[in-house]
Amino acid sequence: MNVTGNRPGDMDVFGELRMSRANQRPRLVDVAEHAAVSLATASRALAGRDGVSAEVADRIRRIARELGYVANPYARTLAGGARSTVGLIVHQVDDPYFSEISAGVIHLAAEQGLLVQICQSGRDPAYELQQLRHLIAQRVGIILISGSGYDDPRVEAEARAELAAFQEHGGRVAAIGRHALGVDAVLPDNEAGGFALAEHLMDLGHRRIAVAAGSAGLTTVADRLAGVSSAVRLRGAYGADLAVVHSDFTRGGGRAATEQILNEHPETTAIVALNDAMAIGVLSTLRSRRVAVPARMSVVGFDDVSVAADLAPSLTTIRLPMTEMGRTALALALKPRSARPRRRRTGHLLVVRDSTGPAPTT
Amino acid sequence: MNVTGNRPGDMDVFGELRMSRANQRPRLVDVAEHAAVSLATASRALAGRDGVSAEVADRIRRIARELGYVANPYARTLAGGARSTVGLIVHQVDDPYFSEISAGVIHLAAEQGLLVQICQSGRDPAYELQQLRHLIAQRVGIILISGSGYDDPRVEAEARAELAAFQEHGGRVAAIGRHALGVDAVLPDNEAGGFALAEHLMDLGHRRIAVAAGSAGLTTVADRLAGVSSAVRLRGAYGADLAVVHSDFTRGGGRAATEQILNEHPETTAIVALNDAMAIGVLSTLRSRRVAVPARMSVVGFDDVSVAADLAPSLTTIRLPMTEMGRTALALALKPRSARPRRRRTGHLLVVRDSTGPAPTT
DNA sequence: CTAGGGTACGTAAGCGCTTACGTAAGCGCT
DNA sequence: AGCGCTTACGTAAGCGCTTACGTACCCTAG
Repeated sequence: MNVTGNRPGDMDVFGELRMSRANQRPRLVDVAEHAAVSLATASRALAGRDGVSAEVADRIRRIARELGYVANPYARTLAGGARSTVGLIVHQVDDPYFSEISAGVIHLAAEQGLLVQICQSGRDPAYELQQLRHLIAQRVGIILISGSGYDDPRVEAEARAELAAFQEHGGRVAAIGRHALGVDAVLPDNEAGGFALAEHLMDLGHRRIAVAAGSAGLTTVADRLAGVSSAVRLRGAYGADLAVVHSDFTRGGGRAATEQILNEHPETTAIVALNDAMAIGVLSTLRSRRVAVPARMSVVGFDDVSVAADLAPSLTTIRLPMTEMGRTALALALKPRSARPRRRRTGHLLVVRDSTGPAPTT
Repeated sequence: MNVTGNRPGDMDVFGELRMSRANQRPRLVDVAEHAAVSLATASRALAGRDGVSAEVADRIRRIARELGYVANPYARTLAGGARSTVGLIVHQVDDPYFSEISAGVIHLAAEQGLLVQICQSGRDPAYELQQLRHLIAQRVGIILISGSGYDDPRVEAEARAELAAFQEHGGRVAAIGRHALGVDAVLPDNEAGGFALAEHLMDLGHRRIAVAAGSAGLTTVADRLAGVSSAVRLRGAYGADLAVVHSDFTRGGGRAATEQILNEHPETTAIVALNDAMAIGVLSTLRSRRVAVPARMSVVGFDDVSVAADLAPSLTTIRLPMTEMGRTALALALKPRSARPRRRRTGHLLVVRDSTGPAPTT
C-alpha cells in the first residue's frame, strides 16, 4: 500500500543531496529593501494582488526584474498553500501519443512557471491509482490525467473519489481523453472519428472490416468501436460486416491482432486499428505476411502520431491535436473551477494517405 | 483556531491556485508526538542520519508508516537545502530518442521519490542556456542534460560555467550523450557506432556512401561522422568514397538531405543517416522518389528508436540503450561527487534489418 | 470638527521541515 | 573522584515566502 522505494535506505539520497546556503540568489527581502517597501508589499505587488498603488507596484516589478529575482517555488508553496507543481499521469512517456501530449503540457507549464511532474502508470489501473495518491501526497496543485479510462466501475470510482477529495481541498484536475472521472476534460470525439474511418473504408467498397481493438476494458476502445460499428450498422443493408479482435494499444498488440484477424477472418479487406501504435504493428505484420497494402488490405489508424505520415505505406488515420490537447487540459485546470465539469471537445480530421485504397474485387 | 466554514482557499476569486489548510496529512510533528520524541529525532530517524538509537529509529519509522506519513518535499527543500527535484533538459520530449531517455529518468526518479522537471530546449543553444538558468533558479538539486553538445566553444563554455557554479553549491549534474561539459556523463560510443555502420555497408559492397548528417555544429554529428569517415578512409584503397550533407536531426532533415544527395550525388548506393529520425525521413523520400530500398539504395540509421523495427523496410541501425542511459545518468548524479568527471560508456549494437542489402551491381 | 470608512502599506505569525547547538547521561581514564 | 569524550536526544532558529491583522492616512458625510 505504500509507494515503492520508501525504505530507509533510499532516504539516504536526500541526505547526500544538499546545497550550500551560499547559493546567493536574490530573495524577496532583497527586492523589498531595494524598493524601500515591506516584504508584504513586495509580495503583493509581484503576485498582482491589489492593495498596492500602481506606481509602487511598477517600481517593485522593475527592481525585481533588474535583480533577476525568481521566486522560490518551495517557499511559495509552503507558505501559501499555493501549489506550483502539476502532476501529469500518462500511460507511458515513450509512446508518441503521450509524448506529444506531454510536450503540450510542458510547454504551457514552462510559460507559466510551473513545475511538471510526470508519472507513468504503465497502463495498470492499480498502479495508476497509486501514482495518483502519490501525487496528492506530494502536494501537487494540479493533476492532469490522460490515457483511457477503465470500464471497471470499481477502479474508476476509486480514482474518482480520490480526485474529488483532492478538488475538495482546492486541487485542480483535468482529464485528457477520459470522461468518466467527473472532472474537467478535453475530449476527442472518438465515436465520430471511428465513424469517419468506417465510412471512408465503406466508401472505398470495403464490406468485410476487422477492428484491431485495444484492451476491452478501456472507454476509448469502446467509444471508437461504437463509432465504427454504428457506421457499419447503418450500411448493414449493403452487407457490411464487422469482426472485432481485442488486444492492446501497442505495436505488439497490433501485430497480435493482425495474426488473429488473418487466421480467423480471412475474408477481411480492411483493418481498423483503434490507435496508430496498433496500426504500425498491423502494417508490420501484413508486410511480413506478404499481404499488400492497400492492394489486398486497407489499414487505418487513429491519432495521427507524427511518424504516421512517414510510414510505408503512409497511414490513413484520424488526426487528433495531441499537443494542443495537453495544452488545453492545463489551461482548463488553471482556470477557476466551475460548478460542473467542463468539457472541451477537440476537433478531429480524417487524413487519407496511402494505406487505404479500393476494396479488392476478389 | 480551526474554523470549518470559510477558509481562504474556498474563495478562489481570481483562479489562484491555493489549497485549503484542511488538507490534513500527517506531519512530522504528528509522527514525533506518537513516538514520544522530539521533532529533531524524528527527522533524523527518517532521514537515516545517525545520532538515533536503533530501537527508537525503528519505532519512529514504524509509526511513520502506520500514519501514512509522507514528507512534504517543499518544506524539506526549503529547510534543508536538500533538493528533491531533478531537472531534465531534452531537445524535444516528443522525439522518441528523448522520450525513451525520459522514460528511464522518470522511472528511477519515481523509485527514489524525486520529482522530475522536464524542459525542452528545442535544439536552440541560447534557449537551452536559459532553461538551464531557469532550473538553477528553481533550485533543482540535480540537472540532467541530454542532447548533443554544440561545437561553438562560447555557447558550450557558458553552459559549462553555469553548471560548474551549480556544482560548486552542491548541485549534481550528469550529461547524456554529451561530453564537453566537464561533468559526469553517460556516453554512447558514437564514433565506434559510425564505424560499424560504414563497415557493414562496405562489407555489402557499397563504395559510394552518402551521409545525411545533423546540424554541423553538434558534437554527436561530428563523432558519428568521424567514425564513418575513418572506416571509409581505411578502405579508401578500394575506392570507397564519402559525400556528406548536413541538415538537422529530424525526419524533415532526413527528407531534405535525401533530396540533396539524390541530386548532387546520384552515384550513391547507401545512405548513412546519423540518427533514426533522419533515417525515417530518408526512407520516406526514397519511397516517394521510387528508389527501391535496399535494392537500389541501402539505408542505415542510428539509435534504434523503438519504431525502427516496424518501419518498411525495417531499419538497420545502431542500437543504443536510451532508457537505460537515462536511468544511469540519474544514478550517476545521485552518487556522491567524485573529484573528476566520471564517464560511463554505454554499449551499442549493430542491428541488421531489411533496409540494407548488397550494393547494386549497376 | 469628528465619526466612519476606504486605501496603502507594515508587522509578524506561521507553512513543515532541517540542523546547529545545548544538555544530560554513560564511559574510560588518570 | 574528577576530567573529558562520546552518544542520544531536545530546543529553537531559521529556510523564503504568504497573508491576517494592525496602523496611518486621506476623504467624505453629518
